[in-house]
Amino acid sequence: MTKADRTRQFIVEKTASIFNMKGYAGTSLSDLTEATGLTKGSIYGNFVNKDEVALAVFDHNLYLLNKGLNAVADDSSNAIDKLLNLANFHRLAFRNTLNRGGCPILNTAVEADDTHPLLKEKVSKSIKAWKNNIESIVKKGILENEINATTNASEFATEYISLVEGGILLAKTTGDFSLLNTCIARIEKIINSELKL
Amino acid sequence: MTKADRTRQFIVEKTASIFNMKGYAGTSLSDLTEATGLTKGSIYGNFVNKDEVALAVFDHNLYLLNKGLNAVADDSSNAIDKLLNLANFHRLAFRNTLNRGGCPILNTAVEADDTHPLLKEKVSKSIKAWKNNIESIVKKGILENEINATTNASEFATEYISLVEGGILLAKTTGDFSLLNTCIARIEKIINSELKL
DNA sequence: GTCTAATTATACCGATCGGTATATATTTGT
DNA sequence: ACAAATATATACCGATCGGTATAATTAGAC
Repeated sequence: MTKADRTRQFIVEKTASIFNMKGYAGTSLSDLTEATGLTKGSIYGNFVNKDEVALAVFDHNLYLLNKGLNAVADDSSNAIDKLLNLANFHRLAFRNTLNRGGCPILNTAVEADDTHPLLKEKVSKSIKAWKNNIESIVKKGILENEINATTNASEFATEYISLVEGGILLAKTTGDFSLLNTCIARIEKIINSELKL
Repeated sequence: MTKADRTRQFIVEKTASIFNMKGYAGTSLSDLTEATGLTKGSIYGNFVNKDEVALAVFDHNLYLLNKGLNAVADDSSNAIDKLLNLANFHRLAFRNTLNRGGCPILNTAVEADDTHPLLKEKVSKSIKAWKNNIESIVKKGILENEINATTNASEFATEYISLVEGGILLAKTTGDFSLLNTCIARIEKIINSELKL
């Protein structure tokens, strides 16, 4: 790992929450120099432009999110438990990321969709990967006779993600954490009353 | 209605979709002059600053949304029909607002929460009003023996909004309209299997 | 430890940002 | 039709924007 690699990583880590809070258009280069203590020359020596920092930051934020999710998933023995634990994880994750701008997928999706094609593509792929992950857990559960075979995995995954992101939106905007709890509870209810055998 | 009032309205209408697409930080004064054909002097003669335009634009976008929702609600005879028609409305509204940046509540909530206190307050109030509206329909339905009395109106309203906004997010970002349909279908399922007597 | 190559800091660029003072043009009441 | 009030356009402000050429520094191979 060369010095430049370390600096690159340093810049990404120090600015990740700023991009996530202020948005990509709202974050300026002076925000970056201020947060890192570095100068413009140093930043442009490691990234070709602000856009490349933004893309690297999104990857980093996504990596952090997935690291947490994977740890929870690995800690679960069967499909139903895995789904319940993943759903519950978002309650904790919400509190932990509140002062870092909240869910990067939600934030990036909303900002980028009409303004930033590359970022939109990245977030679109990450949502599809998330959906695929939930789907494959359900399908594996069906194959192993843990989950109701009539379950539509794609539809469940869609509702799951929608309730998570919608719940985060409501809780963050109104300041009422219980709104996210209600949404996660609905996911749990679907799992227990429709997926579970 | 004075000339200034008309110009004010003209500016708001012409720039509403721009603010909704590019965000409040991402929309510049030259965007406003370009969209309206007016000059900076004219805009600043009717608004004290860019912020005031942004706030007026949010009010306008919200007004348009509520106009559509109210028309649907007024066209329904009972509580169950009203809830079903309102849920279904978002399928059409999504298509209609796609080229105008999508749901202004979602967009504004995400951008404003860490950057713009006044706008955050406005969007927070509008979400609470939306939630109250759904809640009161449910409560009225319970009183009139149309809806299951064990229904938790607040929780239902939370899940309803979460599924609508989450569905819009998924559909807009991935380009797959069916994801919104799936979320609305879940709302309909909850209404038919839990609220309906 | 030295020399070279990679990295970071300095100083600057033109363009654009939001905003304003003032001049010009247009309403509007009479 | 005309004057007073209102509304719009012009021209400009300092600050900041993203970005770059180049100088100073530092890291790493030998």
